[in-house]
Amino acid sequence: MNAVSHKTIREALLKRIQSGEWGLGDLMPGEVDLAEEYGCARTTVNRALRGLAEEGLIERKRKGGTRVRHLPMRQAKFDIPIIREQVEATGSKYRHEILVREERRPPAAISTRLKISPEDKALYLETVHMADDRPFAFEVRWVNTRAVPQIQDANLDILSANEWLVRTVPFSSGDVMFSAESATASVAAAIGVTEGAAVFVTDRTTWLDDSFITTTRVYNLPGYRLYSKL
Amino acid sequence: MNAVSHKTIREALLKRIQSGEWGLGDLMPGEVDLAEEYGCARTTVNRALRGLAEEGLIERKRKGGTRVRHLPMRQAKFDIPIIREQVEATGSKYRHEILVREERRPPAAISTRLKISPEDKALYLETVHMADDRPFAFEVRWVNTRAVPQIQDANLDILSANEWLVRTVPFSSGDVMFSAESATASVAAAIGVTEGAAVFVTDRTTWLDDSFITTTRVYNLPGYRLYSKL
DNA sequence: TAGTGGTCTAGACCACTCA
DNA sequence: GAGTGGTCTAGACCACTAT
Repeated sequence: MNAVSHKTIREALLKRIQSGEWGLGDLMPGEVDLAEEYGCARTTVNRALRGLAEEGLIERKRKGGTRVRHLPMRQAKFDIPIIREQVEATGSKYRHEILVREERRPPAAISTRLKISPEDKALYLETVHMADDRPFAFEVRWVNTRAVPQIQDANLDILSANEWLVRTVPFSSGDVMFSAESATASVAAAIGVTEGAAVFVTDRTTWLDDSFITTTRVYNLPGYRLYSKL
Repeated sequence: MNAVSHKTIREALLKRIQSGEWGLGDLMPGEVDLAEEYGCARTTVNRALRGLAEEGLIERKRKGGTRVRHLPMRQAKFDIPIIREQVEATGSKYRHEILVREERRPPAAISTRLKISPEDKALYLETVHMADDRPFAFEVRWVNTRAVPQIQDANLDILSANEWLVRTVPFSSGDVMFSAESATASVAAAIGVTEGAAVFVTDRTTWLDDSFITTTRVYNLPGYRLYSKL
């Protein structure tokens, strides 16, 4: 047959939406009609529409039909950066320095997040990441040693804890949070900024199935930016 | 037939990847083999694998086969918030106040971004967004009036500029950037924080085809967080 | 050149939800 | 109850690329 691509249909429909042919909230034709109009199988139209729906441009309901969204929910995708790659991408030489590494009883907020009992110890790490020997980011990390006991023997001077974990426990899930904070004295000292400077903070927690692996907080230098096209 | 769902297969494959059955960088079985193994059509396996590939967990190449990624490129998806919805989601009453609204010659950085000549004026807006009459965010916006002349007659007291634009030019593309900054005196005054406090800044630029519509910068209160599950 | 993923088709049945 | 999207199948051909 013709081989009408789902991409072609996607673009065609996008233009018709942008042109205002179907206004905000309006019902679009059904899959069968569109398939006939474009001379292709319904499956193909379905794939195109599914894509637009996943991007939040249209809304689909069984029996209700397909509608153009009132407020197109814009989503942004960000790559969660690995610090070494960030540094090396700028052409600088990466290095990290471990300031603190010890088994410690974590504060309540952390033991709750790692789902361990408040009496249990966990591995605590403070690391400075450097680009060409200048501080680039400061990282504070807790690792649940019950979930990853092997890390106690790992040499983290070569591979950072993050990279060691990614290699050892690759396919964990997790969450991430970004915020702005004023640098405390210790953070300021670690990355060489004045106390109170605005730093961009990334918090991440990862777990495998139901056992929590690690939670980490990275303080980025002022001027750090997270960018994405829509 | 059996009706084996692509979701089922997706989950099954995920578990096998997590279990280490196929190590990092290893070749996974081809679609035909998996289809036979799970007793379903190749199309179904394809859909499951395509999903995993889109999420960056596996890598697929024609003839090369499907491989487990070395460093699973983690991506986070964020919903770009509409301030009114953010406020109303907390149960507060939304209101906004326009501090400045005038045609102005923008600074070079802005005229470049809006792709207008430095002599041209553009609409400049300063808005405070309020939750229950307490400041929630401060917004500075430039609008390219050549691209959207109708905005000059719009009543932005009812609908904020953002919402007006979304309704008028709904399906534009754009980019977004997050950063941390210290509040300047004027920002501090607008949202009622002390000067120098760390604020979370969102910059957005949107355009339709090749004509730039607007660029906006939102200063959020300290404590603002951007959260996402991975 | 051969093997693998990418995609389209035509048809079918199911699941949800509106009237 | 009926209409719409959601998904699966079985088969086919194409496009890319490793060998």
